[in-house]
Amino acid sequence: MTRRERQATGRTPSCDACATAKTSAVFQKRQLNIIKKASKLFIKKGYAQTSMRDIAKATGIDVGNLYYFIKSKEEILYLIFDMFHKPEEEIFERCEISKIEDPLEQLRTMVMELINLGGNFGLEILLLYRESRVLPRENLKSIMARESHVISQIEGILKKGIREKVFKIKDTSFTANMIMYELSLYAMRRWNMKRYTKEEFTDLLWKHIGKVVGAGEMKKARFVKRSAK
Amino acid sequence: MTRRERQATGRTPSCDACATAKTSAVFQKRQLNIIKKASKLFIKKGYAQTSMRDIAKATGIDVGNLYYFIKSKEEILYLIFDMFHKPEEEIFERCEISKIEDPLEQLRTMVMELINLGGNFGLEILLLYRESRVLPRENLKSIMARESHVISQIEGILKKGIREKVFKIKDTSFTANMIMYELSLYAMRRWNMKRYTKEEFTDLLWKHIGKVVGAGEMKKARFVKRSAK
Amino acid sequence: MTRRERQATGRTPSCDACATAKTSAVFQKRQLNIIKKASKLFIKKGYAQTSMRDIAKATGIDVGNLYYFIKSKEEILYLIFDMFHKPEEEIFERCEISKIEDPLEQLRTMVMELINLGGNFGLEILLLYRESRVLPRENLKSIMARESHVISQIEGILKKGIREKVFKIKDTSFTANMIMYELSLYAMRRWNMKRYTKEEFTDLLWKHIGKVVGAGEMKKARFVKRSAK
Amino acid sequence: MTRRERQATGRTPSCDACATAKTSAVFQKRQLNIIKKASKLFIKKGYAQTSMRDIAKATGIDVGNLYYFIKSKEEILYLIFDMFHKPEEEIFERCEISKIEDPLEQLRTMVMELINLGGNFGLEILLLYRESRVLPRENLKSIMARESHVISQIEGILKKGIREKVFKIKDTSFTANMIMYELSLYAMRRWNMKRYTKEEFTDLLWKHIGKVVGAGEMKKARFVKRSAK
DNA sequence: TATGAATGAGGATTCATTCAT
DNA sequence: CATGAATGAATCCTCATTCAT
Repeated sequence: MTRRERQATGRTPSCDACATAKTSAVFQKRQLNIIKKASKLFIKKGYAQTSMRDIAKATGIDVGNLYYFIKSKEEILYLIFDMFHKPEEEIFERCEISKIEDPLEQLRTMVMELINLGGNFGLEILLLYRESRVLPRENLKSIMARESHVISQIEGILKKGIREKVFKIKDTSFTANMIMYELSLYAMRRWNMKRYTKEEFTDLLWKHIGKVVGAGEMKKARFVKRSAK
Repeated sequence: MTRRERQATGRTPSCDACATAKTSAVFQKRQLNIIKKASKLFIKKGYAQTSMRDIAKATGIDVGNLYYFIKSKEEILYLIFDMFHKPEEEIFERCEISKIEDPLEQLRTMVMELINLGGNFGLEILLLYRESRVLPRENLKSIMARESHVISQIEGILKKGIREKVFKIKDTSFTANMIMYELSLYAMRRWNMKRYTKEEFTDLLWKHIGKVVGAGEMKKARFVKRSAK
Repeated sequence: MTRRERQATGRTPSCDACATAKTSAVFQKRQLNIIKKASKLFIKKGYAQTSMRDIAKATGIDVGNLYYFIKSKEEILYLIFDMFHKPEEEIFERCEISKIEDPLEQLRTMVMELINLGGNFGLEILLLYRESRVLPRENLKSIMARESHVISQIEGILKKGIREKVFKIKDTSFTANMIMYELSLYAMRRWNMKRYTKEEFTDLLWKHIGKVVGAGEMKKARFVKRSAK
Repeated sequence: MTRRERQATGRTPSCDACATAKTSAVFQKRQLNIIKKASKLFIKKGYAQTSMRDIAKATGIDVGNLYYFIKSKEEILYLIFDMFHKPEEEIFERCEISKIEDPLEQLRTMVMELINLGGNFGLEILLLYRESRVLPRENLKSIMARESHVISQIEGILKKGIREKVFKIKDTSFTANMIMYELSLYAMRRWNMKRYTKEEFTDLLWKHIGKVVGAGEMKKARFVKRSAK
C-alpha cells in the first residue's frame, strides 16, 4: 500500500543507460538476460518472494549494477510481459493467418503459435494471471490492450468459421476468451499435467479446442445432410 | 463459558501454546472471521502485499492478538485453502451425486456446486493458482491431494458417461483437469468477464462443458443411428 | 530527484500509532524525544548526513520501532519545524503584545520571545534556512504561511510605530523581514559569535534593531524639535 | 596542444594521478564549467540531493570523466567556496578601497562589490551557510579564515568611521558580522524577497546599513552641534 | 484475551567512486 | 581524454513476529 504509492511513475526511459540513448547490442543482451532469468525466478518463486539479490545471483550481475540495466524490480515484470506478449500481437500478421482459407486451420495455426511463444510452453502467461496486480494501473492497461487485441483476432477467426458453417459457437467473445484461457492449462496445473509430454498435451489441447468450436459436429452434420439427400 | 466447555470441536488448535483452551465456539468464530477477511484482502491485494496490520485493521483484532488465533500469516493462507477446498471434497457425498442416474446431470450438479462454493463465485480458487507457492511443500501436498480427489470424482463421472455412450472423451484425466480449470475462467479473467452476469456466465460455461464432453454430439449420433435404421 | 518523486504523499496521520488514535501521553513523550534528538543531530550534522540509525542510536529507540512513532525521516523534519515555529505564531497573543502601548516595547517583547523560543537560542531556525528544501512543496507552504504571519505581525508593530512617530522606516515589509533574519545571526555565524554570551549578544542585537527601526534617531529628533522651540 | 604546454597556471592539480598534465587552460576551463554548473545545482537542489550523475548531465561530461577534472564531489563544493570567496579577499585591494577617503563611501563600495560577486546576487553565499558542514574541518577552516579576513576589513572601515565620527557603533566586530550576514538576506529569504528587483533591494539594503552604522544619525548630530553653535 | 510497543532481519534502491578499454 | 560498466556499502523503510503488561 505504502510501497504502491511510491511507484506509479509513468513509463519513462527504463534506466540510466536508456536515458542516455545507450541501446547498444551488448546492453540489450544484458537486459534481455536479466529479464529471462528474472522471469524464471518469478515463475518458480513468485514475484514478491524473489528478491533483487536473487536476481543478481542468478544473472551474475552485481545488485547495484542491475539498476544500470533496469529501472526497478517492477519494471522487470513489465518488461517480461512486454517481451512475451508483444509477439502475441504479431502472430496474426507474421504467420499470415489471414491468408489461410480454412478457419479451422487458421485457428490451429494461431493456437500453436500462442502455445510455443515464450519457448517456455506458456509458463510466462502464468505470470500475467498471477502477478499482474503489482503493476500500476497504467502499465497494466497497455498489457491488457495487447491481450484484448489477440482475443479479438481469435474472435475474428471464430466468426469467419461461423459464417462458413465450419464452427458452431453461441457467444464468440466468451469462447475466444475461453480458448485463450485454456492455453494456460499446462502452466497453471503443472502438478497434474506433468505426466504429458509436450506433444501429447498439444494434441489433446487441439482436439479439445476442436470440440469447443464445434468443428467435428459441423462436419458430421454436413455429412449427414449430404447423405440425407 | 468456562474453560471446560471449550473443547471437542474437531479443528486442531492452531497455536500450540494453549491447546486445550482454543476450541471454543467463540474462538472458532473469531478465527473464521480472520480467515474470511484475510481471504478478501489476499484476493484483492495479493498475499505478499497484504500485511498483518491490514488484516488487523480489517478484522478489528489487534495485531498482537491476531497471533492468539492464528499461528502465522502463512497459516492463514493454509486455512483459507482448507476452508474453501474441504467442501469440494464433500460435494460428491453431500449432493448425493452418485445417486443421480444421468451422467450429464451428475456432471451438471457437480459443476454448479463447485462454482457456487465459496459464495464468492470462484474467486477463492484464484488464490490457489496465484499464491499456493507460498506454502511449504508439505501443506501444498495436502491441498493438492484434496484437489486431486475432486478431479478423480469428475473423472469418474466422465468414465461413467463414456460407458453409457453419453460422453465422448479421448483422455478423461485431461478433460477432468480441463473442466476443473475452466471453472475459474471468470475469476481469472475478470477484466473481460465482468460483462456477463453470473447467470449468463454460468449458462455459457455449462453449454461449453457440454460440448467438451461431447454430449450434444453423442445425442445426435444416437439420433442419426436410430434414424438410419 | 527520484527519491523526491516517491514522497509527496500529503500529510496524513503521521504514523501507525497516530492512525489508530493512540495519542497517549507516553506516546507523545516518545515522539517529542525523537524530534528533539533528531533536531540536534540535524543541526550538528545536517539532515542528509544524519541517518535514521544515528537517530535510533541517539534516542535509544530501535531503528524499526522509530517508525512506530514517526512516519518518515522527512516527517521528523516537518515536525521539528512544526514544533518550533508553531509557538512563533502565538507569541503575539500569548504575550498580549497588542496590549502594550509603546511600539518599541512591543517590538522588544516580540524579539526577545522569538530569540528564546526553541530554548536553543535560535539554532532551530537555522534548520529552516538550511534544510527546508527537503520538504515537499505542500508542507513547506504551511510552514511558510506561519512564518509570514509572524512577519506581518512585526510589520504591524512597525507601522504602528511609524504612525506614532516612534519609528522611521522606509519599507516596513523589507525591515520586518530583515529583523526576522537578523535574529538568526547567532545561529548562522556561530563560529564568530561564540565569543559573546547569550546576554551580551541579546543586548547587542536589540541595540542593533533599535537603530534599524530608527528609534534612537526619532527620540533625538523629537528632543531637538522640542529644544528648538 | 602538446603535453608540454599544459603547465604553470597556478592552481594545484586536483587529481594527484597526473599532476603534471592537468594545468592547461582547457583543463581549467572544463573544471570551471563543472564548478559553475555544480554550484547552480547545489543551490537549487541542495548538495546531498545533487548526484554526480546530475552534474555529469548538466555539464555534458561523462560521469567517469568527471573524475579526471575533480577529485571528489566534496572537492567540488570546496572549489565552489574557493572560487566565490577568494575574490572577496581581494575586493579591498582590487577596488583600492583603502584609497577612498570617506568611510561611508568605503563601506558602500565594499558592500556593493560583495553583493555582486558571484554574479548570482549572493546565492553562492547561501551554500556556505547551508552546506559548509559537509566539508572536513580542515577545509572549512581555510574557508572561514578567508571570511574572517573580509570581516576584519569591514571592521577596519567601521573603526575608521568611528574615529572620524562618521559612524556610531558599539561593537565593531558584532556589526561587521551583522553587515556581512545581512548581505545574504535576499538569498536566504528569496521566497519573500522576490518581490523586489535587484535595484530596489540593493537600495533598501544600503539604506538599512546606513542606519546600522549610525551614519544618518551622526550627520544630524553634527548638524545639530553645528547649528547649536 | 487484549494491547501497544519492541525487534531486527531483510527489502528495494541509490550513489560516489573506480576500472578497463 | 572519454566511455560505460561495475562495485558494494549505505540509505530509508517494512513487516512478521514476540513480549511484557
